[in-house]
Amino acid sequence: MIAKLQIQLNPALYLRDPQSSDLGQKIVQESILLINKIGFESFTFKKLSVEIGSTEASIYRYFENKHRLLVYLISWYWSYVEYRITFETHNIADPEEKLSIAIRLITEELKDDDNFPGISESELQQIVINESDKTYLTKNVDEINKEGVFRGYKSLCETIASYMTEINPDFEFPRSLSSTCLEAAHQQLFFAEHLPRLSDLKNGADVREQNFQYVSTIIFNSLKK
Amino acid sequence: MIAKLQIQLNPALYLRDPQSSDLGQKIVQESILLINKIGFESFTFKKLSVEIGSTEASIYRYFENKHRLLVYLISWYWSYVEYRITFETHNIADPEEKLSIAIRLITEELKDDDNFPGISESELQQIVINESDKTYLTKNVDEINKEGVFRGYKSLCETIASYMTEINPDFEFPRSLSSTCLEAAHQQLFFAEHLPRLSDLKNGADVREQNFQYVSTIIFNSLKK
DNA sequence: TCGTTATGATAGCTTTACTATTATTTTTGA
DNA sequence: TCAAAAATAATAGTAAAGCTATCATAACGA
Repeated sequence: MIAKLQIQLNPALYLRDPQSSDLGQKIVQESILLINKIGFESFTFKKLSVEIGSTEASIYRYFENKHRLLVYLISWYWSYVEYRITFETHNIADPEEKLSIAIRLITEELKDDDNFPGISESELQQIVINESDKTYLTKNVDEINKEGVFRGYKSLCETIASYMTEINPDFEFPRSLSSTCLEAAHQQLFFAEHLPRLSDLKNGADVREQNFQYVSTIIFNSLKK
Repeated sequence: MIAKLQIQLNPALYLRDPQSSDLGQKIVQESILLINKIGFESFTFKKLSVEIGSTEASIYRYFENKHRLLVYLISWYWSYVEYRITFETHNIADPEEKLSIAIRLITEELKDDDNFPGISESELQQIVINESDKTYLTKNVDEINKEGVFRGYKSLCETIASYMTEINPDFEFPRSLSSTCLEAAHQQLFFAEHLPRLSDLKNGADVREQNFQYVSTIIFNSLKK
């Protein structure tokens, strides 16, 4: 493939499109690494500016504040996952198989994707595990939601819910089950690593496979007629 | 009942026991209201001190920082819920009934409990919905976990998991299902209110009942042999 | 080449998140 | 009941966070 792929995101997510310039791409790239390294609470635009050899003021021209940057990153991630699901389920008719592919994609460990250079999908997945809930657990959630910044996540949630409805049209809670499992998929990995008594997954080489089994179990059992 | 009940919490949760003094109780009481009012991010000890007519320095003698105070509040809540479950399931043998009572208690709207004056359980439940994940989604989770500050939550999770195991000893993921549902129980309420496309629950008078139905459905379906 | 746009350099402001010191109450227990 | 101890209040101060503003310069496009 010669043409480059690009995830198109809602412009409300940024002040200036970070994909449109060198500095913008650097901001995204390095912020992923820095947030992973020191955690979102300790992360500041000042520290990031030092890291990329720029200034605070320059970063503020791309993102209103660090929370918006986080929302951008997480949004990019979910859009990427949905693109992968669309791609991998193409030409597949059986809804159970489609759902299974989707579960695989939300539970497996992502590898860095050459189609999107400059973004480390594996590092980004770590941010989703550790920080993603902070995008919406904020007092101004309604305000930013109106701007459409959560569209990517909602869309993914509905895609998965639609497979569930295909499998069992009588199931009353497809969206809820979908969002619960999207959340659980990273929550259980977090628990397995940090609060193991909250999970049956055993941290180790096959923790992702256990997670796939767990999420599959509750989804397919819940959908049984 | 004449003797007062008191939830005994791990002393690692505080510097000085807030239940032991007037000021301490005021700190807890008013912090619940203030966090609900302005959100945890905007909440500061300075603002709280103004609210209770005291000083920042005095509050710092009770809690190391605002995060620790949040952990304390959430921990109190889960211990309270477990006390309620223990109480309500007393003398009941049937594990399905016990589990159902537990689900009811984690999904129903709490009313202020006269046994614990000075703490508004209903306001506190709102904090659990909006802020509880922030207790563990922090870079120093391993460090504070070693101090045992999450014991209350783990204990509750295991209690519920034990009912699941009684119902179906072959079920492989009782703890995971338990933590997933504890999280989902408040997450779905949050979604219903703020991000309705992520949930099938319809915000309104009976949203708690819908939530009970939802959580019951996935739990009991998942446990089916 | 001129004007626009992006970036960098620098400064400055308010608030947060503390810590320290000293004075004043309040408690308690001998 | 009084003195010592403990808790609180009052005050001050510091480094960093979370911005905003201004101006100079570089690059870029028409």
